[in-house]
Amino acid sequence: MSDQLHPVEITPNGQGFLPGIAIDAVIFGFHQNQLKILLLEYRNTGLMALPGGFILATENLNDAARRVLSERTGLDDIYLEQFYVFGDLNRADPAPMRAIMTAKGLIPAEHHWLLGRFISVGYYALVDFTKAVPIPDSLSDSCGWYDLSNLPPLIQDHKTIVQKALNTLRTDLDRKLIGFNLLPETFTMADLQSLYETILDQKQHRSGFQRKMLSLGILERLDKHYSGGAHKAPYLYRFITESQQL
Amino acid sequence: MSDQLHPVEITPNGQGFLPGIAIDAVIFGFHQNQLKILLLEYRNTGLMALPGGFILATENLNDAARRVLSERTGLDDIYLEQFYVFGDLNRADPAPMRAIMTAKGLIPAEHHWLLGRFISVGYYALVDFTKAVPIPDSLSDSCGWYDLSNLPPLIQDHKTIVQKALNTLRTDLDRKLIGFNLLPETFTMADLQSLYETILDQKQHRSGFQRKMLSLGILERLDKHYSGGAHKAPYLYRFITESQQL
DNA sequence: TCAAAAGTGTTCGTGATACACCCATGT
DNA sequence: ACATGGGTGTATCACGAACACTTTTGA
Repeated sequence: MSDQLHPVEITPNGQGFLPGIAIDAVIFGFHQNQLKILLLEYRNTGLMALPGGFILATENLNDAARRVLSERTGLDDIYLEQFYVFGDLNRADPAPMRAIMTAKGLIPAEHHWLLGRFISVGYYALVDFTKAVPIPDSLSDSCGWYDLSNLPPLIQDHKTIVQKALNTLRTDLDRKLIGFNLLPETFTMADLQSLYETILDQKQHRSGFQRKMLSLGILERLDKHYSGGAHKAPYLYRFITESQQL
Repeated sequence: MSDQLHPVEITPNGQGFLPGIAIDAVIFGFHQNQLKILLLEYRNTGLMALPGGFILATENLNDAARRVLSERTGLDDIYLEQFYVFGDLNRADPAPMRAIMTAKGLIPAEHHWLLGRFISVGYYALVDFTKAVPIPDSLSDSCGWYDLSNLPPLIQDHKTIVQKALNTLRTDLDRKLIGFNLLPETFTMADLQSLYETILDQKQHRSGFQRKMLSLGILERLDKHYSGGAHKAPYLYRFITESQQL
């Protein structure tokens, strides 16, 4: 497990990390019928970027991704998936990082390790918006949720990375039954449908959607949820995890 | 495009390559109703491994993979797909590489760059068996096809890599219509069905399979193929590529 | 009692499955 | 002619889409 009490700090010369390899994380959350991702902001530069990190020489690649996730959200046991490796030459643009370091009061050497070429392994993660607590990293000043439909400009090729992550999420959504990772413990069928509609960006047929989900046999129906609305109260559902199915 | 006249040679100290990153390629072929992959053999060691390579500092990651493919098969324009990054600590086992280098007459230094930890980007490729010409790399003595159903022991975690590649191929097969890359220019419906049955490891229903394939609208029917068998001659088909569909 | 939302029933069309039948071909 | 493999027609079934109807709730 990752050690949140002692988050991994970036070293001045990159010692302790694998050289030339990085991780970029597209962390999805869902709130108020909007799909959101976590972004870092670098003060005085106006630059925004995906959360990321480097791999310790003593660390598995996937564990490094889990550590980054944990450090940015405070959550463990997050749904996490590799989706692509970004390794084009033209993605190496030292200008943003130089600006960030300068704004931080650091004077970057011409060939500082953070300014060189990086191969970046893209991960996407699905988290419960209500539980995640965004935490900036040591180079950034804020970490927060941004609507996927209204993203600010991002540094380097991070826009491309987000797009590819979203595409992967869309194709994985039905096949892997992962949507539930984006919802709280209990939710209504309307919540679930809204989530699917938002991710896939297309309306689902209400009755068909309900039947399809229930026919999967992975939802447990709980008590009704009285919202105070002038209408029939919906059931709450809970996702049956594999450990519960035993 | 990759330059086959001057294949990239491994440098003594790894100069010119990105450190700590490698490519492993699972190159699929199909012949005589068998799914095969390309393997390298290192003489005097009995060790066998997947084709692989390193990324030039001046080269895109995907181009490096295409270069490896081209160097091992003599083919360009190969169907190629990233499928996973292998980055566990325990995959670093210097023993096989040390044995290979020793057998080659090289005396590997204790911390030779080839013996350290590598993050490996897994690619799978689909090639026309009848066109590929297996070519060993500078460290190996032979390069050839091996039945997937009867693989020899492989070094390190290469068995795992093959398994993951096959799983990815299976899930991608229908979704991306990539099976045709494994067949010659023209083929019979029986050939195609045999390919699908071999990859998916399950029988397909003859008439249903034919209708499904034809309904995709991506097959062009050509002349009949007289095999000399005492039965009706099957049609030959050709896959309609996107450029032809315009 | 009414409107809005939730749950369920019913019909319809599509596509896969399974089976049957006919066609072509060389022995 | 006939055995063998190839192509196509047809009945059946499962499943999703679309629509309708009923139920529940608070104003």
